Amino acid sequence: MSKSADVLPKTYDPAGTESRWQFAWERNEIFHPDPSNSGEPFAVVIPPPNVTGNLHMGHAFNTSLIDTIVRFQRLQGKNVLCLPGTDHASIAVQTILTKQLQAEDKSLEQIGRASFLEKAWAWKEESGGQIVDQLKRLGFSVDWTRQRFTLDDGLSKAVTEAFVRLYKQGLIYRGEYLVNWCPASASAVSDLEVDMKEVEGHLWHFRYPLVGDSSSDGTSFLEVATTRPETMLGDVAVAVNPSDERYQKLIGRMLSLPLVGREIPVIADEHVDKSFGTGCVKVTPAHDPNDFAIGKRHDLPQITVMNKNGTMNMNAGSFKGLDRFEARKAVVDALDAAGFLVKVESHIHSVPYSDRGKVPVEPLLSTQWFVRMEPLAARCREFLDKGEPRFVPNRWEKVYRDWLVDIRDWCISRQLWWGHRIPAWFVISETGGQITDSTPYVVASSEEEAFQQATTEYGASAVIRQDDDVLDTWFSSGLWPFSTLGWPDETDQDFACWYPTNTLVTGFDIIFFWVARMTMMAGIFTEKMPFGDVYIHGLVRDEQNRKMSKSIGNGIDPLLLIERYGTDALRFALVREVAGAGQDIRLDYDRKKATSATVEAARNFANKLWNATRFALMNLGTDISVNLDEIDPSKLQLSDKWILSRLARVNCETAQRYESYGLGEAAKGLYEFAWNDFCDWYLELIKPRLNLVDAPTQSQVDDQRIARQVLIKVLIDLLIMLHPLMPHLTEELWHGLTGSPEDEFIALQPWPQYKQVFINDPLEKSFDELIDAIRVVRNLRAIAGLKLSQSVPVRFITGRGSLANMLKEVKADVISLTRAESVEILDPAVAANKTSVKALAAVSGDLQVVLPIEGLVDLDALRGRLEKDISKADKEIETLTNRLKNPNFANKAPADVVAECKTKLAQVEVQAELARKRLLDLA
RNA sequence: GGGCGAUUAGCUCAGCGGUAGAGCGCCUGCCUUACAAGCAGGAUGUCCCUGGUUCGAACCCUGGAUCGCCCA
Repeated sequence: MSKSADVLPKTYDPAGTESRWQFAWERNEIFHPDPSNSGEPFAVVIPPPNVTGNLHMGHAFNTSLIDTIVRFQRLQGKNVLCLPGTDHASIAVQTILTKQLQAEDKSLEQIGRASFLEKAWAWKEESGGQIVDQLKRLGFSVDWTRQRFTLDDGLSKAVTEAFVRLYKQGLIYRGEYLVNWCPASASAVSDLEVDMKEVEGHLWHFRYPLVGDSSSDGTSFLEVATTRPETMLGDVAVAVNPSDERYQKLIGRMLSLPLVGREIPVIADEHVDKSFGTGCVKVTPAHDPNDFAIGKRHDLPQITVMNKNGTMNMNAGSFKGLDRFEARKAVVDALDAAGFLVKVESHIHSVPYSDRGKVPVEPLLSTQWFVRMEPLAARCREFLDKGEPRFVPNRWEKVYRDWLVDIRDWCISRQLWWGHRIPAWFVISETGGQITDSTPYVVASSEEEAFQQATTEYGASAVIRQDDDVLDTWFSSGLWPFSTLGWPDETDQDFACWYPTNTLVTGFDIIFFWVARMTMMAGIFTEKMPFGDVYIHGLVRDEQNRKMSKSIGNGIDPLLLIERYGTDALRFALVREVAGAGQDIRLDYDRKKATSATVEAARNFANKLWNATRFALMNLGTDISVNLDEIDPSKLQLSDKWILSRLARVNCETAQRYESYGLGEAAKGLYEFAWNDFCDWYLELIKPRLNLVDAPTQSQVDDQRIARQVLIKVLIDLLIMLHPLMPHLTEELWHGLTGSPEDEFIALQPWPQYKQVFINDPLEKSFDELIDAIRVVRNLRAIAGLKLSQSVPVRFITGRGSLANMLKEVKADVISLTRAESVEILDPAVAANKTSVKALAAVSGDLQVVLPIEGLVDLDALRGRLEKDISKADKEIETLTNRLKNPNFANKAPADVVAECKTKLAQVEVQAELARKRLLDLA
């Protein structure tokens, strides 16, 4: 024993313990596996947090789940790699730095790309490590020596390789399309980075006059309705539904576009909704996705009226230079003044917002790079048909599959500097030193290669310049499970050993962003799915069940909870809550006091374990081996056999639960076993055996040794089983108990294996009867208001031999747990003459419990208790009788259910009868 | 418009065909030499509504209500 109990304080203090073990684990590199190690490989890559990030509850939750899984697999003897890292977060970092520059009155253009990147890297080195330090505080058992960053050399090489290969296979193309333009970050963003928000806007109705004569019915204009008046400057047509009788005659006529004067046609398109507004829609192909499609179908021109910063351009005539929202007002005013405004209605509609920039995105025509998704998705669908990857819970598979159908191409270029610069070079010598839409380009892995290609194709005088844009951060994240293991070098030992990885653990909110991108990239580059299982968990919501978000400011800081309750408590609380399959969890939280009852309960559990260990240390001798095989099974007492049966059961259940992502159930099962079975019953039961009198007999000494051995065995196995959930506490207690040297760790112990045969159902059932008997006695004592120090005789009366024998065997246990003066077990026939009528008594099943202590008893309380018993029994008799009376039940229900029902009825009838008799006696 | 999830004790949630459970909170006693972050005892439910299947439904199926999420 390395510690004696008296040096253990009464309460567990997590802070010091946690940092000490985190340090020891890292210093000893125990989470740094070698590919040549023995043991089946098991690999998990973590979802790389954003390098600008701060630890939030989502990280804490995700980390707790991953770490529980990998620590369990390590206990199983696998060669576990858990690989950490961060992603470079193009837009977020660039936003931060741009703001810093603005504060210094500088612009990006002024300082230039090279100097900007220098600053960005400096910022990353200085502040980017924060999230990593915070992850360490969670006790995350990752291999920090293999930590990766999406912009580091290896991963950048992988990105270039991936881009070039996709391009060569025709899966990347460049072209002018309508993209989601985020004016705040002055960059294109992908469809996924756009959130639709319902906003209260207006529907403006305008008149567009017909050119030439009025129609035969006197129509001289068409009325169009729009939510975005400023785009009318770019209108190129007005569309109606071909089946709309109101406008049929006008199809093909020309209209004069107000304010602009351009003549635009009335066209027919089936996608126009006759019932919306007036049934006439203005068509602005350069500023609306639907209009873009109509424009394509009808071969209409595209007139862009906005600049990339969201201001109006020269095509907007006199509105040039106005911001898009100022322009809206100005256009409406101008139309109103000229008499074209018919009316304005309030209108709730969906507006696309930029996820990052938090401003409405502008659909804008622009030349970008795209990944052709359908061929990649098709491959994923094929894998999915074979069940790869496997989603847990299964319902997410459908979400994933649906997304892979009807998928749209992915815009991967970003007009930013921080990121992977697109490996494409324009041959600017072909277009007079300028980059235009017609400038040819080459795609290559390096500038040298690009130059070579360019000279081969365009002659020795070719001049090239690399595309300024960078790739979407998710492009590199999509390669994460294999780029981090050495890909494109497939001979890399890590890649050979650990790819494909086993499990991906992540939230449902990034199934499309990340999971699907990884499977697509892996499908084409490694021809395998990058992970076997995808374990999807929910979100941690706040105490009002709201999503935690920066903008609401309702985040609950995990570090605050760690400081207050300890890491293990937070981890345990989060995992324990997750039992439901991938459901969101709600964390209760008192914002004023910064307390959480849920986490506090987990902290109390940690303390309970601490004290159970403290108890063990106070009661263990020095010669204890943990080898149960040394024990003669015939020397085990009922309680020993019981706790070992329970241990074996919990051991099997827990392994199965950890294995199958039933982490919450594993946590709950261990909690109950540790607290209820082990602490409340077993420890209480062995106290007398551990605490010997002055001159113990040899058999008492032998028995003490058995109790000690079982105690330490159960406790150590319990700690190992709990280790994945509460790594620091269990490491500390395990060292305390075993006296293991500082460089040995519970984290690397073998998982205790119990065979099913240790589980003894009848014995556990029998023990439950003992527990029940003790509870009845305690309840009677409580009714009588007996003081703890008052010890009274206890009499059990039962006609069932097996029960009587068991009670006889555990007489000593009953005495110590009920403070009995003596315990008698009697047959009803014998008891009849012995029991005084006014004794304190209760009935439980076929057991009568009597405390023969006339005089001390509160008769009213006793009557109450008996009456309660009777009414409960009567109710049960009624249901059971009714059930048995039903002929269908007897005929159709399984025989054992019927038999059980009959036994039960007989039992309850006896109970009711006995209780009635008692009550009568009292009268 | 399409899809998914949730609805069980005051609160947070388990249970998913055989007599309703846990933690917190609540009530009553206890500073019982492991633990007051604890111990012992106790109270608490039209399992959202509606039909149906079944000998039997919180659980399976119809329909609906409410809340939430995703995709258009």
